[in-house]
Amino acid sequence: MPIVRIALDVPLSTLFDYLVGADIAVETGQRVLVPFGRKQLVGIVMELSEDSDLATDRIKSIVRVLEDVPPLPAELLTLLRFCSEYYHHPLGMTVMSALPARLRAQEVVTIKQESSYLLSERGRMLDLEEFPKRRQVQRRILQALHEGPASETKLRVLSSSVSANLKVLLEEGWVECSVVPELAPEAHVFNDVHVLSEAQQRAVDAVAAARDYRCFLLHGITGSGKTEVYVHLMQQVLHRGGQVLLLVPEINLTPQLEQYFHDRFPDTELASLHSGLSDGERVKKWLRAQSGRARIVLGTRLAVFTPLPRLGLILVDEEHDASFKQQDGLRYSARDVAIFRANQRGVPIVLGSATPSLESYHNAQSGRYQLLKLAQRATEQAQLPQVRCLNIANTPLQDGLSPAMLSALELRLQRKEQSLVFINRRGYAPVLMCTACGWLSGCTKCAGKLVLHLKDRRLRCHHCGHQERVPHACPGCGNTDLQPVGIGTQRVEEALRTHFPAARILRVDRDSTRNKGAWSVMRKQIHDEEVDILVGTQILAKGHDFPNLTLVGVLNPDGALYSADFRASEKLFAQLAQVAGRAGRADKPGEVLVQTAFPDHPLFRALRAHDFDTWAQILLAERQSADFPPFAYQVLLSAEGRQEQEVYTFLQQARGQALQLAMPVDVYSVLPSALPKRANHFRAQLLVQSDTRKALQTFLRVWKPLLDGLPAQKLRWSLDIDPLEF
DNA sequence: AGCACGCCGACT
DNA sequence: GTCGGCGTGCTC
Repeated sequence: MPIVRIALDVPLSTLFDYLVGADIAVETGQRVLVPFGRKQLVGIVMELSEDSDLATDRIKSIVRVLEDVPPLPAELLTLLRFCSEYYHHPLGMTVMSALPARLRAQEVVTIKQESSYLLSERGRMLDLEEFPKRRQVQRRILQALHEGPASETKLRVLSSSVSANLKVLLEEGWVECSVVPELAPEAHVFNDVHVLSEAQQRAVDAVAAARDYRCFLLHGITGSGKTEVYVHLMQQVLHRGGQVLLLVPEINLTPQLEQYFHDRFPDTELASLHSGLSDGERVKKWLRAQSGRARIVLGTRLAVFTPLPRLGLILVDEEHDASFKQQDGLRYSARDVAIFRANQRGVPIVLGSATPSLESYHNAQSGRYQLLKLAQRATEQAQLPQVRCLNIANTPLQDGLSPAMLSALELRLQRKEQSLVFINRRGYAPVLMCTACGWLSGCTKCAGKLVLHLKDRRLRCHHCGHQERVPHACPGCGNTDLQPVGIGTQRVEEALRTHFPAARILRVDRDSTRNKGAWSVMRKQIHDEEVDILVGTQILAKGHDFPNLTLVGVLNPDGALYSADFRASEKLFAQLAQVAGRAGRADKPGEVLVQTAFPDHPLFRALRAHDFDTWAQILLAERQSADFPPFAYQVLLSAEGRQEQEVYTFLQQARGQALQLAMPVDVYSVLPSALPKRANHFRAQLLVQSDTRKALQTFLRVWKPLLDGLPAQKLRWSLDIDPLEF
């Protein structure tokens, strides 16, 4: 009796057996509609079987097979199975969460054949000089179509408003539409515009020589030309007929990268899978990748699950970036899954970074990964910025700014160069304090403090979104003298405006870039040199180069030096190195000024010397002596609930079970989370670690079922394997 | 997760 | 006498 075993999006670790009529052909990887409880669900066929452990009368029949899209390849199902086991997340949920929304929905997926556009008779007769100059996008479209027919997808690179402009051109009869599909070119034009440096060429050759799985760590300082190495590696894979997967962090950098690769490989189909995509576009690109037509797949972490039948190379850019780790649901690390995938497929993978994660760095040192170094800036004679520390231990600050910082800013204003003031805290001040009784503005729902936002005179919680009006008097003692304590971007912006009334100052943080498109408008303003001083958070650290930016000022990074989070200083170095990389490109030398009370801290010594290696050695030694990752493997059990007692009882029981197992793991004590209360929920956690991945996994396979059996009605708990945040 | 069934309190 | 609270248990 033919049985299919189906993955469904329900929080149960099992697959579900269904009967399938002998006349229906079913394959693994297909989408099926099945009855489940009293409703119907879409699932994926994971296995075919001849029998079931269940009594025959309890097995229902599938409703139908959805044959709208080709089945998922077995290789992807294996990858998802691995993720489910490694991250201890229910298989059905793992499978379904990796799919584009359209493939999870019950509706039949219809991909309309993309029509291609070509010039009409009228369009061909047109002399472009006579076409209105102001209709720029339309002019560009006409120009592109002059070269031959093109699909809307291909035209989209010209502008974000291509659809609307195409419509106008169609209506006015310049352009017509044809359903004849464009031919997918097999020949790949490669615009080889840069000569590689010796180090770049060595890196390219090393990866190109790898014929099966090999993990490379490409350690290249900012501006050393990592992207150019990627391009040349891509070229080789494309030339052999392969597909390339490029994973990038969760930042709005994808459009620029997409354009870059499009310029270099103008005939090659590229599918970019970023967060701004509609469901329809996403599934379309996914299917283009699955069919092998999209040869370059560029995307954020979820793109690691894209089916790629011709996969020949995986690239992970900025591999140290924490956004590769999903923080809820299936808590996977896209970088680690990518490594598994490269191994599974037998293809090389390149992890690129200027400041590699200690995990990857350690693996490169031990020889598990092959280290490729780009130690020089590639472009022209561009030199590294000079990094200096401003010792503020005994310096009075004015709204967080030291006199030396202010005069450095003054100097740039005189020279008509741009400056960036970096401070990792948005709002006006991180807390409001009563001068009489010491009352602090705390969030009623969280353990955190309410941040003062002066612009709209509100106190905001950055953890739960709660906000209230700024009180006129202290709620504790009635005193009306409430003082902002500490500094945020708004306060620095205000102080700079007072100090430099003539300067054009732009604040760039989550608050000022909230509106769609705001950040790209700002980016343009900066590029067009309509801004003198930029004030902002880490959003400014990543991203585009601003050629006229010659000064980066870092305001108060010291908090991370002695933080409870053992990764805080690793993150700080990466962040400062990244933001320092913004200063001085091309012909103008850059300067980085860091205000700190601890200028002799090894982090700043290394930063000044542009010496990541020494810094990494220091951190690795610390981690080794403290028995922290990468010398230990961790799992974090977190729980949260309205009743504090229940949260702790659950975790204590979980701890008891873990200890009773007496396995080779270290079980720590139950501790409050970094934020012990959020949105009225108490949060606590239990850390378990082991010297080997294997021992930790063996432990988890026994412990997880015990956790599932613990009473936990009113609380939510989760396991985070290889956690990054606590 | 849903969505049932199931057994005790205040209501037309 | 019912409507409804959310505790417990199941879903192939």
